[in-house]
Amino acid sequence: MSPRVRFAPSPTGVLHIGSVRTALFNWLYARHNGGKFLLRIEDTDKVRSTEQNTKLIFEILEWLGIDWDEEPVIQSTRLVRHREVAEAMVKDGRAYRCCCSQEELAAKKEKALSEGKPYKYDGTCRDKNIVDAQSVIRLKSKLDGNTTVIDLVQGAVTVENAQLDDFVLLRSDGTPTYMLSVVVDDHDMGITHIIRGDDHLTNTFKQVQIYEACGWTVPSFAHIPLIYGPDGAKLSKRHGAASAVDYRELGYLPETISNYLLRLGWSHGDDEIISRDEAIEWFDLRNIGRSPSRFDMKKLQNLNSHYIRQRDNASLLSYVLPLLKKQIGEIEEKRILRGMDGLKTRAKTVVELAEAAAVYIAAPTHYDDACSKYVTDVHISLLRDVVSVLDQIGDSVTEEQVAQSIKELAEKRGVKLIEIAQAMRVALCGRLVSPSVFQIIEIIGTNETVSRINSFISCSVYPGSCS
RNA sequence: GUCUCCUUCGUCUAGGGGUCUAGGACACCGCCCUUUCACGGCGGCAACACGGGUUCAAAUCCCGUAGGAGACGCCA
Repeated sequence: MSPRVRFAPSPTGVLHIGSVRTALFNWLYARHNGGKFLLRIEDTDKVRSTEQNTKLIFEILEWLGIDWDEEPVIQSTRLVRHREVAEAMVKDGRAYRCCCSQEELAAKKEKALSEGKPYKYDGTCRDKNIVDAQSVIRLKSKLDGNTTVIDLVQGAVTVENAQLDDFVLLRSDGTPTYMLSVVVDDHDMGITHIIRGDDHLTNTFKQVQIYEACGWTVPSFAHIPLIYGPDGAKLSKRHGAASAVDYRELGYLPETISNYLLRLGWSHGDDEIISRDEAIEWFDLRNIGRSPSRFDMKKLQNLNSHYIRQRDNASLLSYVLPLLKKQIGEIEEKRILRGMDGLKTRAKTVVELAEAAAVYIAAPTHYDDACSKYVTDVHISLLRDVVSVLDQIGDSVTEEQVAQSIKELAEKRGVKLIEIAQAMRVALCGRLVSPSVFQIIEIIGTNETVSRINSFISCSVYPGSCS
């Protein structure tokens, strides 16, 4: 039978980057094995769930190229079914109604805590046969013996049933708890393999008891380790960015995110750059490591620069355009496209790419402090010579022609080329880092170059007066 | 506190008894290329948590210890 897996996020917060990895692993498992990848929105917490978060889940998955089969299941629409299963379990004697008040339970819990004992529901109502519809429904869990789960990632994990208590299946308001709803939905959706974060490992034992109480086939489990921040604690906002949406906004490409997330905690020999097709072909749960891994922003950046270099210029342009501060014309667009080869080897994110593309749009409006090193009388005088040289050649020149002329000038003036090039860079871009100045001139033309240099000279007589 | 899981360079990892004086990648440091910064090339630094076993032989198997994480809700 071909596997059916699911990704079941809850729209109570922004989509965590760790959840995205869970989604990716499920998706790869399905695609590798020719199975189905399903989606279920766990929105039973009506107070915290939002429409916006749900929308973003779909949006990010699409952005990453993680497509799903069948219509997504909205958990909140299945309330009646959840209730029905709980009632049936009561009828079968596998669960029971409990009328202990939350105050009573809180007091017992506090007492246990103060005595240093682990808290468990004590089963007060277990044999009472309560009929009150306002009561909760608890599972009559096993009191002795062990439950063993053969986890596809963690191996065999055994827990004594005595560790578990009669946990709640249905709340007093008639809504299901997470434990009940996941099991019922996974069963009804025909899920064969549950691949999820290992923070659910201990829940698994409770869920297995529900499966058994209902007489349903227990699916296979694979609990993948969580992602931590650089300090070893759970990855959160505190570390800069924890949401998938954040990474998109920071200028990371979808293929970077997929590749990075896949490689984090999973490996295929020494391979680092892994295409989508290779990932599908190679993916195997057995290669998932059992230890948690830390998120490394530097490695993510490195991968992103790789994928930026791999991208064709037109697609990069489409990423850059919306990031530019203002609307630009066709001429500027063409310039950026021509300059893209020079820009893309220097950018770690598409945000940086957009910033660097500014050279092709207009003269700088701001000059970095470090530029002052190249704003001396000597440099200004060199720039005047550059203007005279450029004035003698037409507007349309090649990179090589400009380079040749400037090299000759450097020789004539007896200075190193770098002195002239850096002064030109400052005048043209307002910064010390940019693509080749000669290439910039080829793209913007000598007329604009001369005009930028002249306006720079005229206001740089007193360095700093122009910023 | 109880239960469960984890532990190879700073980070991600390869490794499944001898081929390990432990390999790759990122980061870092040099050098080369070079108009800047990148890219690219070459080189360097750097790890089997600790203690006991088992074995002719252990990073690899077993048991402890320490450290880390997760779960213990009428949240998901």
